[in-house]
Amino acid sequence: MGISERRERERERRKKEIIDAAEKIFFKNGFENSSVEKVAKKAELSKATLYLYFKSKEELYFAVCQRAEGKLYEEVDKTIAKVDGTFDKIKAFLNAFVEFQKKYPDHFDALFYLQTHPFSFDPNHELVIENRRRDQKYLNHWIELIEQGKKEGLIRESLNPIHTVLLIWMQLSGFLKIMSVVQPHLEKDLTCSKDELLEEYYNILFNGIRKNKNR
Amino acid sequence: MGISERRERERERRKKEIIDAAEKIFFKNGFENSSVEKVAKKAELSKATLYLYFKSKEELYFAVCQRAEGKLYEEVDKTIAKVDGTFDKIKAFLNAFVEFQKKYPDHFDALFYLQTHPFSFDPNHELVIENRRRDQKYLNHWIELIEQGKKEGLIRESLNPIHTVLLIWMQLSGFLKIMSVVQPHLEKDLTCSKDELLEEYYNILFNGIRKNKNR
DNA sequence: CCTACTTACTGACCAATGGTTAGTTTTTGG
DNA sequence: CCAAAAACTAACCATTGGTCAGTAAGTAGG
Repeated sequence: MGISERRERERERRKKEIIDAAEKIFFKNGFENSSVEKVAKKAELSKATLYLYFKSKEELYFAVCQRAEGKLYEEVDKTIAKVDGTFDKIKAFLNAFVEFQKKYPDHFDALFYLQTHPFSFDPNHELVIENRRRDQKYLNHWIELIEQGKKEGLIRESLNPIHTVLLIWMQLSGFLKIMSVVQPHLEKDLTCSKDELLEEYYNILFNGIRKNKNR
Repeated sequence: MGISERRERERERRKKEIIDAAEKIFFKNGFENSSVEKVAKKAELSKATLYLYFKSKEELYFAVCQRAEGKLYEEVDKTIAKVDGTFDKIKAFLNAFVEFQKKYPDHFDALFYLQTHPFSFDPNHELVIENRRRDQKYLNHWIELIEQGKKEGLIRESLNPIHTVLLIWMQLSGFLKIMSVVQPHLEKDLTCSKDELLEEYYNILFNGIRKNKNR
């Protein structure tokens, strides 16, 4: 049956078009200040039609975020590939994260919003499972990197790779997000730039995980 | 004029009653899922009356958060007071932060929400100015502590006290918030507890800022 | 006690929201 | 050509943040 396949393709295309529209609306106004109606207008559909493709505003948002996360991973991979050496790769990972926020602040904010707001998703939902699998895959990738660093004697033995990776992810996300909000005020009142803070962050972190070569 | 003073007192009392009601509603449902109408109901007033005391939902939320921040600072002061020694005081500061979230998760969430959502407040508003002054006071307090640590040879010379304090605050906030959201999933899928992660955090941080005593 | 004024308060309203439903139009398969 | 199915929508619903005209209860001066 070629027809039902074509229908399925068209349905996917429509879905993609809706996500395209949703991206623009959500990225511009954030989740709370975006309306399904506006997304529908942008997609040149009625609101009711959107609800045939996504069963809630939250689910639509999730789809947008999933795409954004793909972009993040892509960015990270690209940056990592340019670099050799375990420690440099870890540094590149942090850099990629920072650069991602700089290049796509809206994507970053969307991901952070999703992360810090306990949306009530069905944990068995197709998209949620797929997302979890992808996250797990990336996490393992990073854990191996830390393990490698330990083997090479670059990183303190006492560190647990999983803990370390999770920690860096949460820390850095929080730092970047809060920084993006307070940056203007910080630069004015405390003459303290983001780059200076980032440098201090790197300093402390790398000093904290690096093995002290009996120095 | 005793009468106008009494009126002023009554007005302040009413305002406090409204904040009391708002606390309950906001803490239970968060900012977005709370309605001014519900707060009004809880305060046994009409919605229109609330708007005589607070000119927007955001301003009302800010008042609630300001009170929560007072509670946080109180908690921190109390914990610090019990401890001697610069390094132990810094540890106690982190502990107090962690304990605050554990004891008052709703207060913590409210403060984090305020911090990470760029509400458009009038920077000249009475409450905003008062808040800024208080924050500044506390910041200076912590900066002095770090300076002291440097003088005593406990903390690396190269660290900038302002940067370090701001960094710890942003890092830790982000970590605690994200942790609170992902905790259930983390414990189930990665058998990784909050306390373990916290320990790793302390490890890395203190290793990162402590002076290496030519070891 | 009476009148003019201020203050505290409210019901009714507005436009916009997320979500639903009943129904219409278009496409498909026989 | 026709019936079933799929895509789509207008109209509706309850709730939202915020406003406004108007009421009721003091207060001040005479």
